[in-house]
Amino acid sequence: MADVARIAGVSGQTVSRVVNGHNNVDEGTRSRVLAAMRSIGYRPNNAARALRLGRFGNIGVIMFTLSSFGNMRTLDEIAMAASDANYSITLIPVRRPSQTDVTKAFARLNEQAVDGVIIVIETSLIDTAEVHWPTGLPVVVIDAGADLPHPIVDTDQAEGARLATEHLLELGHETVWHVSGPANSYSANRRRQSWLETLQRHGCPVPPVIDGNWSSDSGYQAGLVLAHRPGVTAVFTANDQMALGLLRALHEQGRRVPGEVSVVGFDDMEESRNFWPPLTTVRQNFEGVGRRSVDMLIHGIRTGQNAGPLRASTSTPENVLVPTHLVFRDSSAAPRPR
Amino acid sequence: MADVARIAGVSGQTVSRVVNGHNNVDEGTRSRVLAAMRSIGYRPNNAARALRLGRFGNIGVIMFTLSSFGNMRTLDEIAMAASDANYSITLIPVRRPSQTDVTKAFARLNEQAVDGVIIVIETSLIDTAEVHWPTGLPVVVIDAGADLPHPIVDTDQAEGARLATEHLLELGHETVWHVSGPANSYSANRRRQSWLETLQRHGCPVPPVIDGNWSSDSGYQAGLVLAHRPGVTAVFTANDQMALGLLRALHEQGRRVPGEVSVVGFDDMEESRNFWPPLTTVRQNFEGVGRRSVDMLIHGIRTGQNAGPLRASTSTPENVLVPTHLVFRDSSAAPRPR
DNA sequence: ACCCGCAATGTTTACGTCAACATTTCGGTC
DNA sequence: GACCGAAATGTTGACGTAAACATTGCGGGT
Repeated sequence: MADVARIAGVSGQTVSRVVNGHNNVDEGTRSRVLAAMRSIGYRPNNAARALRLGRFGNIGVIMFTLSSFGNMRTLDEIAMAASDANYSITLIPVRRPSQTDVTKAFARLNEQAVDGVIIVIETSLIDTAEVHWPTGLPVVVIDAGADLPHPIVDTDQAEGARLATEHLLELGHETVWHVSGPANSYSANRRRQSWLETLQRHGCPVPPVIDGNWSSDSGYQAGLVLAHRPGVTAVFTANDQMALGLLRALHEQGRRVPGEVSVVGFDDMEESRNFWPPLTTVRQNFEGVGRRSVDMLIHGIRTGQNAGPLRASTSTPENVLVPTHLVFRDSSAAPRPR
Repeated sequence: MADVARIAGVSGQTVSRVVNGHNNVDEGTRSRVLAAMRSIGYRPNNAARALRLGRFGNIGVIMFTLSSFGNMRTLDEIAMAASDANYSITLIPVRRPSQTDVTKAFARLNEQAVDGVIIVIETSLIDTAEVHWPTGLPVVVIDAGADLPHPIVDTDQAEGARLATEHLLELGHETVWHVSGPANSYSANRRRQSWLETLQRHGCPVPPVIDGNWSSDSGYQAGLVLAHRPGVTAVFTANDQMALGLLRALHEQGRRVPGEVSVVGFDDMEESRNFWPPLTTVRQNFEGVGRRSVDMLIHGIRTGQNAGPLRASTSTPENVLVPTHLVFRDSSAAPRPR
């Protein structure tokens, strides 16, 4: 900056004013400064700026590897929303859902230049005893149960699972089978529980849960189990990827979908409408989740929430549930006479 | 830090030594300092550190929205590799593939606290005249043509397309149809060109290209076009998502796969093996691409490559092509007698 | 002619950290 | 007991920026 100032024949402060777009700079001076900047390829030093301003304009995101469709969409929307608010995103990946990896990620987070944090990992893996929660930073959690001293933004998992289950029941099925997500996932548990409650509320028999792990492979395995099980006419899978695998298994075993078995997924990934058959599914509003979480975090940053060391947020965090809706497609098209 | 020093009864420098794990600190002092740090929830100020050290430990990644499977996998691996090398990742999203959005992203990049940059967008969209390339920063480009003054890391697109095409020809098909990616994509063009050259080399007729845009929807549209076209017995789609849509269209139109039509994709996304039928495809080594690009970038950072303002790298950049291989599955299982 | 007020610009200083150098402490050696 | 060397710790200053305050210059009102 000093070089720029010298070349343009002004003080450093004036350069600073030009860089930051202050308007009380003479037009001639401004262009002289801009020319000087270009001539030496000046880049403002963000570290010095952050040091001076006391903020980084940066949000940290802790997230599992992006292999899951939902995580990816969420990250994408967070990045967009943050970018719109003039924040950048620092991604802190967690390789495996192990306690040590999560602990490591939090440690790394603590030495990052971030103004706030969005956490998108299964909170069941966060051993509060072991993990160093970032101190003095606002935090927003996505996809989590309650009882955290931080605001939570999440899809309304329970509503979605209910919509899926009731949709299948309304088609006339006796009951609905469920292929669940992994046991350590909050959203998987929430969907499973809501499916179960919905069946009970409608007085339907509750079949055993088939355990999956989000992957299409696990859906395929579940499909092999269910294909020849008597009475399996409707299956709700906890995400679309498992539905894909399930569909393959059913095709392979010669079961017609939706003729003999109706299938409903969860997520509405872009591909779902081109599954064979196109998949009825619960559409998550990823954009809504991403945007709301960034909004809440930035609000926390602005109001200095959680800014003091070790002081929990004073008021109960206001949590947000983002609604879902059912997208009806061929995989559950054939009504069954009751 | 001053507070910690006061509480622990030491100087700030000693606190710094403890924080940075220097070993010439008395054990008792160290624990006293650590206790003081915990007691007030001290976080080192990364901005000040970066200012002092002259580096940020941070890599910027410019990338289109993550909706494409390949981008997501690449980002994931970049994040992992960077994390292993003790760098964090700042994600700069580009909403749409428009010149203005790209220009904006580069502008944003220029005010980021990054030591280097990895660019993962279609370089055809980078209007060199308009965009401000980051000055004085090492840059690595993924998925690009040549003639950039930066190292390039990429999947060997040509080899992959050749493998796919030759595989289909070896099955006895007269020729191979192609559903391509969008025209502004380097990798799409590379794959299309290699498909064409392979057909020519084998003396096969070259059918017209069906234009797609990576999305499964465009694959579906292509499938509707191809389903009843005479002579269509083998299709190579430029990615797996389009193959999914193509499969749906073929099923819908009553064409058997692989009985009547063989299909091969590109990417090998995790779901491909659970398509119906499971998809023969070209597996990209995303981990390799991510890791190599981060390696090269960090090397550039260490050696101060491109560090001077406006000075292009002196030597020709060493580009890297990461090999692919064909994953054989049912969608191209049925050999056709020649 | 004088003064006021405002716009443009300059000067000073502090942000938090760590390298470099300076100082202290202490066990061991002759 | 004087001295040495190494380990532990302290002191100083600089990194690049922008807020706060200071100064300059100039047009317009009286």
